[in-house]
Amino acid sequence: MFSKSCNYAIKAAIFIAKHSLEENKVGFVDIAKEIDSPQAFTAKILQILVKSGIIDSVKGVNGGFYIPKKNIATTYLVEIVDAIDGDAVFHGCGLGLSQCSETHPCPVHDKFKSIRDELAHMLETTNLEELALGIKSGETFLKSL
Amino acid sequence: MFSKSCNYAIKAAIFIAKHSLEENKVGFVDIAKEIDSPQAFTAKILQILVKSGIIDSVKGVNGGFYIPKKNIATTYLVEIVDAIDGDAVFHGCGLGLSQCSETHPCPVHDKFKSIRDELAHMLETTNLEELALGIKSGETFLKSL
DNA sequence: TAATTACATGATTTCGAAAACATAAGGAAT
DNA sequence: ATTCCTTATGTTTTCGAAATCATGTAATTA
Repeated sequence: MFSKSCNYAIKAAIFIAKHSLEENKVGFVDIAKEIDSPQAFTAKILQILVKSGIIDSVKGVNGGFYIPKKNIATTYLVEIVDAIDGDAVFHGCGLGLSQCSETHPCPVHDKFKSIRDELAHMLETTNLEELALGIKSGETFLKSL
Repeated sequence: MFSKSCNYAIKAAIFIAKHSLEENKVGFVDIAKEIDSPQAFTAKILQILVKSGIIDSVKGVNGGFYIPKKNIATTYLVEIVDAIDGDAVFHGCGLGLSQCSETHPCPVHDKFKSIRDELAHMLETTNLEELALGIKSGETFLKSL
């Protein structure tokens, strides 16, 4: 569905959000450990999230990544997916045609439309706060056992 | 959503189905041309479809690939996806966790479930005949302009 | 202001899907 | 039977995402 980078990004954002709810910053080493991802690669993805304005960072001693508390509940998954993978998931053709539209549709164009719309709606309405609270309460997990 | 191989496989199957409706066989060169795919690579994908029992083949002069007419309307997309990409699309975790279940769910486990279910339902109920007829009538297309 | 901590970024390597290559094998037509 | 057409299959190469490596930059603290 999404690229590996995007999966890492979503998990990292949830983890950062969880700590930001408690006014704490987290370093990329801790993030990588918690979401089971390669450190150096994770650092790069975090940069993209910073440049996209999804998360903030502070250098130096006691620095780290965080999300301003007021933004946590208003940051939606769609922003992360769009920053990392672009909009191909939402607008790309289900069969990979470079040109696929209402006027020149692929055989499954209409069949995919409802599914893509539902996916888009889910990403547009799911915010980081609810996901972070799920982690915090122990209902959900960021890595395998 | 699907791998490139799977996209080729779906398009090839639709094209073959279209010709099989008219009792014609088609060669892999023609298939590759019609669906805008690399010839050699397409040939390999066709082998997988043959071994999976989705299409049949005849060697020699006037040979080619075809689908027995009675099977066209009862062959569903899910069979092709399963043969090429396996069941990861249906059962894999939306965030890439190797272990993700009701008892140890990722943060978006429930949110993805309904989408995956709808996708599965679509693939299980869409058959090659309707897609082939769409191509035949000129409503839909297998390649870009 | 020097030392330390942690983020930032460009270059390089790895790895697997995708694609291409080369050759074998089967079947129909004559 | 032999020729030729077409599918079948194993090997190799390409290419881009993923991952790593190496180095630079900023900010805090003492």
